[in-house]
Amino acid sequence: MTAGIRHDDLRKRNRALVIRAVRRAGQPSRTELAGLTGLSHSTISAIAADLIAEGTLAETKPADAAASRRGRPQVALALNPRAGAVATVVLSLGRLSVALVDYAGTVVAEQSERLPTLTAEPGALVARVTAALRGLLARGGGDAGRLMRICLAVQGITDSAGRTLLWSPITPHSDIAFAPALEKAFAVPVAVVNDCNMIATALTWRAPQRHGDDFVAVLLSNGIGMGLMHKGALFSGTRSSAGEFGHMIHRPHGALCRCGRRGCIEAYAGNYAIWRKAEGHDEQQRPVADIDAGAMAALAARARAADGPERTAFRAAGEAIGFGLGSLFAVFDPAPVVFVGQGTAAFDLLEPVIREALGRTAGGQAAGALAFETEANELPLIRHGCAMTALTQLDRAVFALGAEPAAARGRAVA
Amino acid sequence: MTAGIRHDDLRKRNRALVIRAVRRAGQPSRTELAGLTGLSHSTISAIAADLIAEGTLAETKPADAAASRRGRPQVALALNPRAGAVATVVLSLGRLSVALVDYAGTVVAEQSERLPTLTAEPGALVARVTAALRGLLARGGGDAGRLMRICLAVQGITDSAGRTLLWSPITPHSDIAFAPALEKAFAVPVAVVNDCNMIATALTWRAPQRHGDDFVAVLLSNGIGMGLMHKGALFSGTRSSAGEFGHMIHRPHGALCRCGRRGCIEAYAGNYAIWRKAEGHDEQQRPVADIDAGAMAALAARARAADGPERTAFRAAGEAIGFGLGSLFAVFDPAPVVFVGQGTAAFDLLEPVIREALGRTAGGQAAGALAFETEANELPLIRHGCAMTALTQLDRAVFALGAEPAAARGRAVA
DNA sequence: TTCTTTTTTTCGAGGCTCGAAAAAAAGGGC
DNA sequence: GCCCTTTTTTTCGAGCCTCGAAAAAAAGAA
Repeated sequence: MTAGIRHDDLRKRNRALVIRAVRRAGQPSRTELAGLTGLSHSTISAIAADLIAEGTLAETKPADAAASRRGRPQVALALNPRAGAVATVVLSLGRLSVALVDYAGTVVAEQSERLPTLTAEPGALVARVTAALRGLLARGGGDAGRLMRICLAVQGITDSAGRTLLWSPITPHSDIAFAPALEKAFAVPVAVVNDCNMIATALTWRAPQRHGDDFVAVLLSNGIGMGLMHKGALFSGTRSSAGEFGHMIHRPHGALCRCGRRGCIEAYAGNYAIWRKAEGHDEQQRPVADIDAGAMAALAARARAADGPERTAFRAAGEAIGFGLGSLFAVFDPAPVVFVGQGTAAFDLLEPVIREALGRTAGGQAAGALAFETEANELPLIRHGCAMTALTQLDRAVFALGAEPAAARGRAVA
Repeated sequence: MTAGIRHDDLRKRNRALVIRAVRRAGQPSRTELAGLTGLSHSTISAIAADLIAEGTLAETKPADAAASRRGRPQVALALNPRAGAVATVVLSLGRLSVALVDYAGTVVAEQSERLPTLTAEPGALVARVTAALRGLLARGGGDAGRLMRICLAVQGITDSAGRTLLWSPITPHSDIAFAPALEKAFAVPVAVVNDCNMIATALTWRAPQRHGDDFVAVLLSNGIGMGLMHKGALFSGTRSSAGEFGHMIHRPHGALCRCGRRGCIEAYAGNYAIWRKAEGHDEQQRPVADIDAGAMAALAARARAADGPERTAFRAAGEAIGFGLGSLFAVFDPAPVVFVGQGTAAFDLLEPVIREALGRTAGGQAAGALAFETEANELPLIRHGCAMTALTQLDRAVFALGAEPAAARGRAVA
């Protein structure tokens, strides 16, 4: 049963509303906030005064634009960058990228390094992440507030509570409990999330009006991932991050997938699958760990040049993605798709096939009109999504509450 | 931007909370309500007094159980059956069933009649529904409150606003705007909904603890439908009712489906598909409109008796459902499944194949442990789901608001 | 310098929920 | 039959919160 709304919840909710409006609008005045939130000027004034007194918001220089108007000039409000800081960790195949982001969302420091994820033991992975974060804090810690949240994104399946990496192609180990380990090291709540979910999150922040309340982000790389925005909220599974588009079944009993099963979409559309087919290997052959971008570019070039096995392989990939999207759209309704990652380099080869396949499905009636976009580099999106996930969590769980009981800090993520 | 919470919204929300708690609990006392809602006794007392004065709730005889306790006896509260009434309409292939349900959820009157949906013009369909409802009101209207909502369930795809039947196998016509037509005739808000969504809704009301916050209801009949409860809420598409499990792709370029496309799950698992394959017809043959239950029972009997084409057909059906659920679970995470409808008569033939196929998918790791249930008769569930949909809509949109402006009635469903 | 315009703050009114205490309505014991 | 105990329900005042109206503040315009 949903709990009743108590009187003091009212303030918390409206504080959260104001903080969220400031985060979205950038530098709104109190008058703008009243318009955005629907609250009265008096209420905004009171809440803003509290938030400023607590150090969550700060008044800034008059917004440069529209400076020459009559009347009392608006005072712009902004998030206080030093109210806190969050760290993002992006763990991908062979690479670890970390960043420190202040409360206003500005990246204060970042670094990236090679990390042999396929051979490292879980303890070593945690140790490397911990060391990288410590280095980051040492270098950038002075320029931001106290570290208050960590968000770690990784390819694969995480539990819905954001505690554990259940399975990932970047490591042979499963059930790696990153969150408890990092929480012990840094004494702040940690969230472990799926990389594609962060891509979708980042896209909504980057262009809310363009990527509306409903769209799909599909990551094309060695594996196939998906992040899904449904009715304005990030879609996730009941027990895990789910949204495993790459492991929907394209052909029952079909090609061998990296996950060990047969016929998954990824077993046709992942880089390893395109390479395997283009090279003429048996589709039951064990997938290779990674195909470098150069090799994929060479395949694509040959596919463009002549109608050989390479072109057939890319056609098979496009068909798997198209029919898969069709199945997805049968359940969710059609939505724009943003293709992200290295695989978009060959999107010219994939798109016609995807649209053709999609047109043969129930969900793809408007296949021709459906908007596709591409974006080659996923890392900045993942990092941005992590930062916004951690910051909005902070907004709700810490700064909306006001007078924070010290004990509430450093506890598990809600 | 979400609107700020105004002070008067507080009361509305808590009134809605109390009404909902009474609807779920049946005959709770004020003390129980305080526990269920988390509101204080004083608040419950005040809200209950208002609701009783308005005629929404009524005090009833002391709840029969636990009568012999010390202390002031609890006064049971219940929904006032005469506070209003809703009508349910279930339109299926060749049949129209209507019922009148009072505010407490008791069926006051019902009737069912044959209706040649495949040949009737849209106008005639609306006219027949209107006539049936008028007859119902004439017979049962005196025993319930004023008619305040109508909920019409039908196989097929409806728009997400619940205004229009976009496509349905029961009629060759598309885009039938039932809601505006019936709203004109009865001057009350009308919702047009998908039948399988109502099945899922009914199951949550019938056994909330058993069918938890996440389960799938799959309708096995001539077509294949699905209702999906995800994180405690009915899942629906962005533009339509969606959840079209039957039209996810099982085999690209595969068997001809009733929807005109190829390879849909339904084209293997629907009655017409099983019959077509068992009879040895080409899988590209145009599906027949309906197979009667007797013929399907005969097929099942032959399938059980010997390993012939009938058994192969049921195997193909089970495989389509199993792999389809696997794809679904890749996106939503695995959940218990309730199979409903005539097709459950042959569930003994389907289940082993479904589990085997599911075990070969990413979502089906726990395929052996996954709970399956069957329920042969879908009509009572659909009706129940419709009634609860209409009643809870009434709870929120009318009775939670209190002093209702007369103008607000008879308007479109939110 | 004074007027106009726009933003922000102040102030009292009205509502809502809550806790504590009182009232109500039984059963139990002598 | 009367008084005590127990449990439920109502009453009452306190404390917040939001709101609208009015006042104050801070500019440009005349």
